[in-house]
Amino acid sequence: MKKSKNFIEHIIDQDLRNGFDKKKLRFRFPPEPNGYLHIGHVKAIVLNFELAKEYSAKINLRFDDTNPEKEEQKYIDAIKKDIKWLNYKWDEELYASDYFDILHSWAKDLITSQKAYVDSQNSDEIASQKGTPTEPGSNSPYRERSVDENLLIFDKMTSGEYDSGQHVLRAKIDMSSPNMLMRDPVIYRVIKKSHPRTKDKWVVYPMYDWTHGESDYIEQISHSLCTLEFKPHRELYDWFLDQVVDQNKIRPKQREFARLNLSHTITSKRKLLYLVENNFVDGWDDPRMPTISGLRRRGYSPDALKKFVQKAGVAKRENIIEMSLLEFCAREDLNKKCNRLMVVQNPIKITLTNYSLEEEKLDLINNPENVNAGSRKVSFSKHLYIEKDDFMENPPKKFFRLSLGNEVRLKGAYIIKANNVIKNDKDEVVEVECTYDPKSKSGSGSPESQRKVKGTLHWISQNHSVNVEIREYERLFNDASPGDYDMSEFKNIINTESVKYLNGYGEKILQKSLPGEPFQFQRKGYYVSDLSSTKDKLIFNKTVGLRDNYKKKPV
RNA sequence: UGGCCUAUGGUGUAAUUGGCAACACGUCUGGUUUUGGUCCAGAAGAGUCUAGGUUCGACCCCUAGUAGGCCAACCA
Repeated sequence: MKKSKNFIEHIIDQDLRNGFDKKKLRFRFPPEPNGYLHIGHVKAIVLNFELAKEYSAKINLRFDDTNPEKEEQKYIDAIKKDIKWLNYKWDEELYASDYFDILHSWAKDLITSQKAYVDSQNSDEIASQKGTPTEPGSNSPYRERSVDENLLIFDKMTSGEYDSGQHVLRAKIDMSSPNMLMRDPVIYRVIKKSHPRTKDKWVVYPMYDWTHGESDYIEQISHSLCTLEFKPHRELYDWFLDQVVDQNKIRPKQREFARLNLSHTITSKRKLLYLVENNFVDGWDDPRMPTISGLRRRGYSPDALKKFVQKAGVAKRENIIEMSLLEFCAREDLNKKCNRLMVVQNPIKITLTNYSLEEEKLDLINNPENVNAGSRKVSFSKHLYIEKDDFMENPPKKFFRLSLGNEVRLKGAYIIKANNVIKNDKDEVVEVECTYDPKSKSGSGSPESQRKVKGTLHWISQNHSVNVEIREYERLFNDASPGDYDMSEFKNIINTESVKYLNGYGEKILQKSLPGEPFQFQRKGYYVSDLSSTKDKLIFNKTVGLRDNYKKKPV
């Protein structure tokens, strides 16, 4: 099955046809370690790492750590953990800060060639000369400062003689460029804060634009892929490259693709932080969060996530991908690898009036999709639970489940027939008395074991079950495009009831589950053992429900 | 009032680079099924933002509109 190529691959193929040496292809994933990775990053990660695989090229993990005000070691660690979890291996682990020396020396070359100058205005003054998208800016009074003076002040900036805000180094380009980024962009500023890696070695730090392209060049990245909002930066990227590039080396190419937007969720760091800080969620790895750690805790596998972003594709237009695609990918992945189990969440008692054994161990298939998954023993007895929804005293026409006088099969066990209901003083059914057909035992080989009845229900023996806590999640927002709301409005669309804690009665084998282990709870959905789950307190997060055609049919 | 980018079923992405619009999700039928799951078969749904132009032929090229996005951090 040949999948169609995306526009990035077309660009690379074109370059190859034009004589670019395939062995020189090189990619990079360049996160800033200032927060946790989310589903949007998964797209960038998969894009770059899969490209590297496809073209047998190298790929670097490069931390874009040019702003010590925001960056922390814990984010570096978390990012590495997430990428590893996705099962990707980078060739080299690098840091923009590895290049601070060369970047600094190149900046001095820029000064010497009169392509950079120290501006001694404050940021407001600089901003006021910047112009607007429709009006040109004006030159700084310091623009024609002498090379010697520039060098002197820049050296003093570097040695820490000035405070933050007193001077900046700017590239001398064009204050009337229609591209705002070309209007003498700042390339160095003073930040007196310890850097997670270089500690206190530097007090001047290079800006993103000055750093990124040059880092790509240093690493000989052939194709530098970033998201659409960096398109205007390309002109600057190229200008900076022009200042240092050696014709005999690879000149990196920046190309931009649309970021991934998922319906009903946000990826804005600020908004995500708001959710965390105001306890709308339980931390960055809350199963409702679109962070990789949240998705992981929710039970999405690396394969499901990869398949999802690959199906979503790569193009240049703004998009919002429907959550149903993610859910589809999760089900498809989980269907094949999950063992099935029975858990009754909202129980009603079943008593088999003609059943006399104390306990019977039945053999249940673990996964009909995988013969190698084998089977397990499940205890059966006179007193059972089934799902309250699975019994109706007065059922509608297309009700395939249990009702008075009707038969259903208990999964992997017997066919039972409901004969009588017992109600409480509120007139609610609390127990159903049934009889079972002893000859209908699953797998017994008897003709009755093959008997067809309309419904099959999951069940659990009352005295042979374990309690489990089940956490069900709904969307975090009451709008399909929460990203459209600004910070103040966005608070109003938060779904404050997006998590439900439920109790269930499950098979005892669940006590052996490991945190992170996925299961299908038969007829319910896919669930994963939570990180905090223990033998004494079993906790499962609902990843995604099974597809359910029943609800959609008219009653 | 500037520059740049984008526009294909409800959603996302394709279209051998100019040859009668395909795939996936979703939706709807039907079949199989000891999960109303899976699986299988099928259907509906766009004529490619609009108007011109080039061409034997345009989703693709050109022009002009329209709509949406991005750009005025000492953030990345």
